[in-house]
Amino acid sequence: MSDFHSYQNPALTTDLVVFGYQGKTLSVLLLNRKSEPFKNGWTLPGAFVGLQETFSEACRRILASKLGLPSIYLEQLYTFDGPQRDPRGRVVSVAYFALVSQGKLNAVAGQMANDVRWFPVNEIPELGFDHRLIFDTALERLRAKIRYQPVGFELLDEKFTMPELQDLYESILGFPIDRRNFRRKLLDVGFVQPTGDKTEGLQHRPADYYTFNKQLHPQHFHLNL
Amino acid sequence: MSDFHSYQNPALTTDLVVFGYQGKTLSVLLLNRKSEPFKNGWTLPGAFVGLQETFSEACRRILASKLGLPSIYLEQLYTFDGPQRDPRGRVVSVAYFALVSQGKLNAVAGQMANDVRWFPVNEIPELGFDHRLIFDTALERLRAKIRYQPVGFELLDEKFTMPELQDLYESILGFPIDRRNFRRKLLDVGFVQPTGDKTEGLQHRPADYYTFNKQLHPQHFHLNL
DNA sequence: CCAAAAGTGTTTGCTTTACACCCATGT
DNA sequence: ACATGGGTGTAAAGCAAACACTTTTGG
Repeated sequence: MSDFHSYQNPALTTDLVVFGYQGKTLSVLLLNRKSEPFKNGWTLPGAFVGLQETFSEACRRILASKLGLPSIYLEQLYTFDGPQRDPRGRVVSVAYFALVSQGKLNAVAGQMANDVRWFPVNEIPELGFDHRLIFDTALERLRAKIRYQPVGFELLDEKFTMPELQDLYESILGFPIDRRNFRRKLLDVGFVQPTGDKTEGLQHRPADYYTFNKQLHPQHFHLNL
Repeated sequence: MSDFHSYQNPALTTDLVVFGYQGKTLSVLLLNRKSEPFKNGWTLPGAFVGLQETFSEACRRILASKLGLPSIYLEQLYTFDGPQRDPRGRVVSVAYFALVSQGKLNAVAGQMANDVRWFPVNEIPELGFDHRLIFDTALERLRAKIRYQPVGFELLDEKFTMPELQDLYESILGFPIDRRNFRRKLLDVGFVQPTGDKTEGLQHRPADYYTFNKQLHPQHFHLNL
């Protein structure tokens, strides 16, 4: 990383937009930088990618080291190659976005590196490089994608209730949805299946648990919410 | 390109999937290679990208040299980084897809390099590298995109008739559409505007000409065809 | 028995689909 | 006048949206 400009090809990095959903809030993982450029500022987690590594492998490596989470949902987002995006020189970033569920997150809570923090998507601080653009692109993609692919489940536990799922959809999409219509639509499409058990210990009527139907063809189906 | 492996970063290329629509057929531009690897085989046009150039600039350069077409619709598709995708070593390709209209194509017909040819999308020969995968990805993207963004117009002339537009949609989507419903939907959404003039010299009733409504917000709107 | 949140059906309006006849032009 | 392909409206069905009351639990 020192003799940056001696390479004949642009340097390659990957940057990660990791979304998590906790306490009815959609959040993103940010990294507090310890070195220049943008020292002490916030950026997306990322890393240089070497000759022997694919971008998704590099992402897994970052996820494992920062979160102890090697296996979560990961998808290529876009490649950013503005010539001025990195003050050190020409760096091309292949950005990915990842979704992490509450359950997986709790299971490894202690392993999270202490220079990373979750920020609600409405309270993102100023970001270094072009990471604000990358973040915006990722959020837009997530919002579009949740309408026609079952990615919401990646942000919840294996078992979840309809109100939980609906809260998630509402916080991602940003508008309220009718409870009865929401439930009917998801069941009609075959997204979810009842497990048979219910919540317990709450001071009100228990909610039925559902799971995501993994038999479903991974095709597009519009939810029209 | 000779001391390929001496770089410390993977080499970067861009590959282009250029779609054209001629004679009611959607076609793709392929290049007949004059050198190894895949000598005399067909591939997508592409080029190495240097330190001083962005990917989209490299695409424009290829489009200009192969087609004499510097300004056509261009969009980043996906980044392909399989470690074995190029037999020469580690090469990462940021693929783009482009759409070229009949009119622009005719205007520069003579300038097309003689090692490139149009192939109907149903008659693609075997392709070198991972270009079959890139092509499939591009066609899938175009099919999805035409349903909610006005990209079809990029493949037609400035002025076009409803039957022309419908033929285009049918050849991209691969199924027939009701003539009356198609017309009504496009007019309702505000995609197109009548110009007032009509076709001439045909042996049947003239068709009204329309243009794409460029005032339309570039947002998503589902056509639900 | 009260508070809190979850479960459940029906009606209305809108969007989508299906469908057939007349019209303008050139020969 | 005929052959060719383009233009137009309506009715039926399916889908989405709006809406309120009953149920289960814990305190």
